[in-house]
Amino acid sequence: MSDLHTSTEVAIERMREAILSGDLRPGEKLHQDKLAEMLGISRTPLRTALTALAQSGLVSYESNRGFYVREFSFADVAGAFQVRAELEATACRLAASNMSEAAERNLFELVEEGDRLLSSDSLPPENLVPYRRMNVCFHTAIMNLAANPWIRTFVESLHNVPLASDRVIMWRDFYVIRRSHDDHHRIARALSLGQGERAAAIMREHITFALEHLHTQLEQFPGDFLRVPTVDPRPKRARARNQNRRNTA
Amino acid sequence: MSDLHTSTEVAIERMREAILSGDLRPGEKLHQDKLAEMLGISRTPLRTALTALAQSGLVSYESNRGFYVREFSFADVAGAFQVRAELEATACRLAASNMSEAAERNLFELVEEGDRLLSSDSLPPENLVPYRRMNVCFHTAIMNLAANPWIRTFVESLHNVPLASDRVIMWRDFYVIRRSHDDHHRIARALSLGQGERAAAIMREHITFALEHLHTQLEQFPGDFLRVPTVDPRPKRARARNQNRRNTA
DNA sequence: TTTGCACAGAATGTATCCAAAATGGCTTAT
DNA sequence: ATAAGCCATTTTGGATACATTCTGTGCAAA
Repeated sequence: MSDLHTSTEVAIERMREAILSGDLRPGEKLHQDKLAEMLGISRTPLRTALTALAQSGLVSYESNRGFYVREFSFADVAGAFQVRAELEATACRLAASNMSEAAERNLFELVEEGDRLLSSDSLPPENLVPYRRMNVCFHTAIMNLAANPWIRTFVESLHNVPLASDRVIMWRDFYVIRRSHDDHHRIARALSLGQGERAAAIMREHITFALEHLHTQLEQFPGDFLRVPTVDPRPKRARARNQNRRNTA
Repeated sequence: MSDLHTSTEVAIERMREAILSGDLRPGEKLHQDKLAEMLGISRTPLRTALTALAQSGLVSYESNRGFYVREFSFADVAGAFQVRAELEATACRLAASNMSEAAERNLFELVEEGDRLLSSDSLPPENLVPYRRMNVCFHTAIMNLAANPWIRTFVESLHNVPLASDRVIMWRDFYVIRRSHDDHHRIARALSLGQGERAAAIMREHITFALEHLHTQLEQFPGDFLRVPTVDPRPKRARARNQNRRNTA
C-alpha cells in the first residue's frame, strides 16, 4: 500500500492531511509534546516532519519559538491560481510539441470518461470522486507531456495551498462543471492538432475562471470551504485533536 | 549578522552552499555520521537539515537507505531556465500594473549601478560580486513588485538547481554581459511606461538566452562550472572535503 | 559455477535525556 | 498604579543511546 515506511513520513502525510482538511486550523500553534503523543511517536520524527512541512510551506517556523499552521490570505490563494494558470498554460504550449499517438489517446479517453460521469444532467454524488480523479489525471497528463519536471513540482506544491487545491471544486453549479469539462475537450483537441498556443490560452482561462468562481462562491457561502472531503478518506486517528480548543479562554 | 540561530539552520545553509558550490558532488552519498562530525554537530539536527533539503529538492532520499546529493540532468537545468523565464515574464506583466514612483526609482538606480560597474570595457574581477548582487536585486525587485509570493518562492527554489542559479553567470564574453544589462535597461523602461507585455517578452528572452549561452559555454569549456565562487565567501570548514576526488579514476 | 541463505557489520530511524531559550507571573522600585 | 526586572515553568533544540533495517560477505547446496 502506502510506501510510507518511517514514522517521519507518516507524520508528514498525516499532518499535511490534517492541515489541508482543516483539522489543524490556520495559525494554530503546533505543540511538539502534544502532537507527538497524539500521533503516537516521539518528538524526534515529529520535529523532522515539521521541518519538512515548513520547507514545503504548509507550516511556519521561528527559531526557538516553534511551529504554527501557516495562515494563507486570500491574496495567497489568488496568487496560487495565477501562477498555476501560467504554469499549466506553459505546460500546454510545451506538450503540443511532444504529442504522441498514445498520449493523444490517453487524453481523449480521460475526456470521454468525464463525459460519461457528466452524462446525466447533474453530477451524482457518487461520481464526484471519480470526476475529481479524472480532472487531476487530465491536468497531470498534460504536465507530464510537457516533459518539464519543475512544472509538475510547482503545481503540486500549489495544491498544498488550502483553497487552491484540486480537491476544492465548486460542485454547486452544474453548468460550471459542464463548461469546465468543455474546456478539457477543447484543450485535448487543440493539443492533438498541435495548436499549443490555443491550448495554453484555454488552459489559462480554465484556471483563471476557477479562481473567479471560487471568489464568487466564497462571498456567497462563506466559511463552507474548510471541511473538504479528502480524495483518500482512509481512517485517520489524527483527527481526535481539536476538542480542547475552547479552554484557551 | 546571519539570523541562523539553530544548528539545524546552520547545517541547512552550509550543506546548500556545499552542494551548490560542488564541494558535495552530485550522486554522492551523504553519510550521517561523517557529515555530522564534519559539521561539528550531532546527527539529530543534521538529519533534520537533510530532510529539509530533501523537501526543497537539493538532496534525494530513500527510506532506510539514506540521503544522496541529487543529480541534475541537463534537461533539468534547461527546464529550470524555461520555467524561470515564464515566471519572471509573468512577474513583469504583473509588476507593470503595480509601479510606483519609488519602485521606478529603485529599478533605475539598480540599472545605473550596473552601468557604473560595466563602465570600463571589461568587468574587473572586483566588480564581479557587486554586479551579481545588482543582478539579483533587479530580478528580485521585479518579482516583489509583482506582489505574488509564489513567483519569488519558485524562482528561489530554481536557483537551487546547480547551473541554473544566478551565481552562475558567464563572465567570459563581455559583450554578452553588456547586452544582458541592456535588457535590464529596456525592462526597466518598459515597466516604467506600463508596457507589461513588452517587459515580459524581454525578460523571457533575457532568461532564455542565458540558457542558450550556458549551453554553448558548456560545450566549449566543459567541466569548468562546478567550482563557482559563492556570494558570501566566509570561511567554511565544510570545504576540507573534496580532496580525494581523483581517486575515483 | 551459480544461486540462495544466513550472519555479521554498518548505517539508518527513533526514543530518551539534558541543555538552552522563551514565556508568564511575580516582586520591587519609581 | 505602572513599568521594569527577576525567577519558575514551559517548551524548544540537541546529544546520546537504543532499535530497526539494510548491505555485503561467506558458506552451502543445487
